Amino acid sequence: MATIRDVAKIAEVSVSTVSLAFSSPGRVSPRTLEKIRAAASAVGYVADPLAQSLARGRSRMIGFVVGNVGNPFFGDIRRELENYALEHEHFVLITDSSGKTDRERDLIEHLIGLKIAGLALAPSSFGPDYVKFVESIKVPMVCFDQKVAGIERDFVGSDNFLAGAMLTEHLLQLGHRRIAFIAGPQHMNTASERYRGFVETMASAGVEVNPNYVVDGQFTRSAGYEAAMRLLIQPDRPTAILGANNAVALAALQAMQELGFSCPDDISLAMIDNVQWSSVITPRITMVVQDTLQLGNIIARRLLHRITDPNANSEPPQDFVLAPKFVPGNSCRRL
Amino acid sequence: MATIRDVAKIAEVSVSTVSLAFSSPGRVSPRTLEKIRAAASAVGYVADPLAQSLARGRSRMIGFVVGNVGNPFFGDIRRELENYALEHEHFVLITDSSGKTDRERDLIEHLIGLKIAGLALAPSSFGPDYVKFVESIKVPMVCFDQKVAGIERDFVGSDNFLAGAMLTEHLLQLGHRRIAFIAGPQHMNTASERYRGFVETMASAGVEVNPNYVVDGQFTRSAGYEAAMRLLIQPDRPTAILGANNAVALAALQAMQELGFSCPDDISLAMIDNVQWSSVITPRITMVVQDTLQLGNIIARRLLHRITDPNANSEPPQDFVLAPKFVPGNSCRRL
DNA sequence: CGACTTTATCGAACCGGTTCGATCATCATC
DNA sequence: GATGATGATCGAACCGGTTCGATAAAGTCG
Repeated sequence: MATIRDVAKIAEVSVSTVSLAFSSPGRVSPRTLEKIRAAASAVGYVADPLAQSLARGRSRMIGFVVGNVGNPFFGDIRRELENYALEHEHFVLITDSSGKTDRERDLIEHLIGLKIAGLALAPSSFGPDYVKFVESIKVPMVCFDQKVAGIERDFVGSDNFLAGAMLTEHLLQLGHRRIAFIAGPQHMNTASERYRGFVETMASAGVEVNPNYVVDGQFTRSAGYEAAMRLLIQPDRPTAILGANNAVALAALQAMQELGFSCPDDISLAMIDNVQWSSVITPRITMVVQDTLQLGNIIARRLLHRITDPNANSEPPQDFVLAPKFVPGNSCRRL
Repeated sequence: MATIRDVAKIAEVSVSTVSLAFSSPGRVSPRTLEKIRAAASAVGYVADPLAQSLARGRSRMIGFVVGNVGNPFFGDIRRELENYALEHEHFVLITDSSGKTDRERDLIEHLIGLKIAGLALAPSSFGPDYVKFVESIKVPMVCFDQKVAGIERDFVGSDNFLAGAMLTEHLLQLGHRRIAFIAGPQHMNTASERYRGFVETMASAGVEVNPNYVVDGQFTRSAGYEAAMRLLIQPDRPTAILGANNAVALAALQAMQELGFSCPDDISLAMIDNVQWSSVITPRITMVVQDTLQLGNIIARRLLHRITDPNANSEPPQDFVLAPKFVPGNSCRRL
């Protein structure tokens, strides 16, 4: 590998001039610039990014930290970020915490050790310790998906209250009154907001929520399955189930199928969030989806703004909340 | 941030001794070792990985390059690799080429610039130029999924011929003769092997393959949909469709549903590779799945062996080919 | 006790860049 | 023609580590 000193020797200039020629070509005379460029391409010189990062104290890499890169929701966001970053000569390092807070912390510290230029984080936890940790990160960053109380950073996400409310309203319109809700972990903002959307919409309509109809699905497939089973074995079954996310809703569908219930004839189902291949799942589930492309785009723009604009770090953190979209399926029947 | 010189000053030793104390503690006297450790923890010293990589010429990071990190197949492999790497104090950098060869090349060069210790690559292309590029990579590496002719590296993958043959045999056993095949891009080894498995099994059974029944689905959802449509509008329809991967098979299912065909009553369907939420797709599709956990495990072990064992690079490249597993569903009907 | 090996530690060079202040030639201004 | 501003280039210090050869002290052996 050719180094900057090789180039300097060939071009008969000093090392610092070569460095200057690449970082700000305007400050070098046209003649020497030409000599340096010729020398560089002659030996195939490319600056070592590691050495650059060390000397500059920062790299052109962006950290992307989520709990599950396999989740298509994060996948769309990642793709948007990657494309936008690439256009601005940045490079995205993807990492996966598997939802484990300890590992997330390790990953972030590792990335910071790599002197990343910025960080896009889908927070995996909450609470004072966690907030303190995130607040201690001094790299430009944007949080997304999960709004965590106490973290004073840019945030990009969807209106989860609205998501819950929209589907509840839809079911009410169809004549349902015995509506069950498979909730997520209430310490997560997305989960609690969706639940709040459900509860308040029910209340506005003057419909009482049967406490037996609210079960905890933990946003996971296995817990969702158990929760759905508990709903379905009740003698006084709900006429509709609202899943707080895709995993619990599909788990509920599986449970229905296994018990021999038909959806939507016996029980209606609606869910928040999309899922891959939703179009081949029978019935097509009525859902409210997030605008992942738009979310990804905003995250990317905001993060690169913070990275590239020198006086951006004096700008106060800002929240960007997008409205979700209703996508009708045929999993909800009119009563 | 505390540097190694701070620690040296506090412990009243030279910088080189501090470095030695961390890299090979046995070569430092117990007394000084203790002093150095105390000083280090007093100022919270952690070695800068960037500086280490620069000086050593290599880091403790492993590059993971695939065409779609959202694909659960790659997700399982990634998770296995991450866990195993972490146990050996290595750190996985995930990158996504979106299947684009140019971007893959950029990513790999970037990673090499970062002086990665090793590379796990799911090749996205083929042909002389591509082979030459991959062969030029001098970092320890393991290829997986796609076997590319000419690349002399460790390879880990599944027996794709067998996968195609198993499902074909299954359909033949059920009495099907008019079996259609939605193929993948034939330049990909996985696709051509699966196709070969189909063709040769048909031949062995003495059943002729109707040329109209072999269509190209490109392993993608959209091409698969079109291909399936071409199959389904033929007056002389097949009685069974075999999808060379999950995307084309599910696209075929969608096409069937849209045209009003019932699966398996009108047409049977089988596919290679699993898909998330396959259990809630109606009907449950009969499939042959790869042992992703085992694949990931082998990739991880092999790569870390090549990284850590100093005389591993003299070992010749080796192929690891696993048998896939048959998972019956209810998408194939007996004729 | 002298010769030889071993052990602990150190200084300096190095990895491959960036950056800042200094230098010097050139040119405009009065 | 002295003064000052401007522009191009350079040397040296620096980023934060690793590594190797040198050195001095301690241990081994006949």
